[in-house]
Amino acid sequence: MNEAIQEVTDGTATRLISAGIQLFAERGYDGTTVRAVTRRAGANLGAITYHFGTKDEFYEAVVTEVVDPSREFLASAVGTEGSPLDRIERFVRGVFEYLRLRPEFPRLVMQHFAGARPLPDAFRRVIQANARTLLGLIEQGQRDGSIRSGDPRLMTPSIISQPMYITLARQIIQEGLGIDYGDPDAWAGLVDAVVDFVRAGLASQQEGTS
Amino acid sequence: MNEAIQEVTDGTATRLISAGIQLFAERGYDGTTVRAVTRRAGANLGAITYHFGTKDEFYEAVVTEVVDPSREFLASAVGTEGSPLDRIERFVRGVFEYLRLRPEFPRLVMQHFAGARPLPDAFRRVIQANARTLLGLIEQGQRDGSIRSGDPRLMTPSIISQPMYITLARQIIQEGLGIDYGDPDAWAGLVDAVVDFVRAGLASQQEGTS
DNA sequence: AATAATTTCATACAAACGTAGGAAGTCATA
DNA sequence: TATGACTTCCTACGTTTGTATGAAATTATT
Repeated sequence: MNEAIQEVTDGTATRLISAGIQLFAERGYDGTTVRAVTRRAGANLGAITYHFGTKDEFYEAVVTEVVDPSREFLASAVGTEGSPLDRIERFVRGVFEYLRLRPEFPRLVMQHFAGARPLPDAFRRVIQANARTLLGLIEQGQRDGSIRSGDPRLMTPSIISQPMYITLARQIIQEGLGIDYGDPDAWAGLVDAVVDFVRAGLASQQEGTS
Repeated sequence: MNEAIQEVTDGTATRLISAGIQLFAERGYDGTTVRAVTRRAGANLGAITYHFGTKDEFYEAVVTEVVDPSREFLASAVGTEGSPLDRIERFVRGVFEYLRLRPEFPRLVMQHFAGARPLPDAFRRVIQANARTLLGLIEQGQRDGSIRSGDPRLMTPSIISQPMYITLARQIIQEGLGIDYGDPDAWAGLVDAVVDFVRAGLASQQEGTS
């Protein structure tokens, strides 16, 4: 069977990847056993060895599956039209939306940030590509006067940190602040609040925040 | 020997805690073995069982040691004098400073956020206490007109997220943006940038950002 | 229908894991 | 110095880990 086709069928390899995405995100690399993955995928213990070789190679495949779609998603969210601040707003909303659809993404990334395990290149590429996008938009806004002065390199982490952290800290934010992420209105309010904060944090004095 | 005194001597138990802080932060709970901890502490394999009982109980002791000093540290950083925005600035700088001194703190917290392992109560208490501090300052600033309108509960995550994420994402920020955290000037610039961003994000229109 | 390629399955193995238990050692109190 | 409490050390145990192997089953090709 052709390997490229196999990827999109829901054969054993695909079911293994799905199970791996869930389990690695929930329990981390060391907390996830090949036995747990194969069991959840309804496959035999030897399935990972056969289809992917080692646990490490399997993990790489899982990461690729999680990371790959994000670039196109965010690029189309940002678009090419509109003012820099508007496009930054769409960037922030796009990140929130992607993380909502794929909550495993920030979990896997943060497992690498938190631990010492090196970040896979797939993650590195996506994160840096998005940082550059943001950087370009900030510089553009500074040129046209809509964004306040300041080193744009130092502004991008402030922006990216918010959707990442807020998505991850879901549980404690729910408990501590009484915000129900499950409620669409509450979620929209949270996203809007971040957008407002980012716009206010970037805008030059004469500009409004919305 | 009295247990309360034992805590502050650099006996075996203390060396085990120090080794545990490092290793749990670097490798996570599952990635850290009692053999690795006892080896790094220069202790015998049985030392954890003897002093703490199980690996889980030992982990709780490690977390307590990391979390405990943070409350006092931050409370004194915020102080009781000054305008709400000034105290929020000192809060942000205090968080950055604590995370710089104890990089294990955000790592351990994020390992829980990222994974499914429940957050120890010690962490929960500290995080919620700080969120309430911030909440109170924002409300105060809204009352005296120095902080813009908006739900203050939704503003606190935007603030806390920045030092947490930026501390953790150190490596990729260094690579991607060419900022050397080791250079004191670069570090100070990064902290100042976040402070500027937070002040700008919170301030009401008529107020300046610094 | 027969052969070849692919995939699944059961089983095995060495290594590493957390924990237990008793012997050996150390230390303070008398 | 002798007694008792505390701490360290060594060894061992039952599990669980990732991976390998070869037979069975399935699927594709001729």
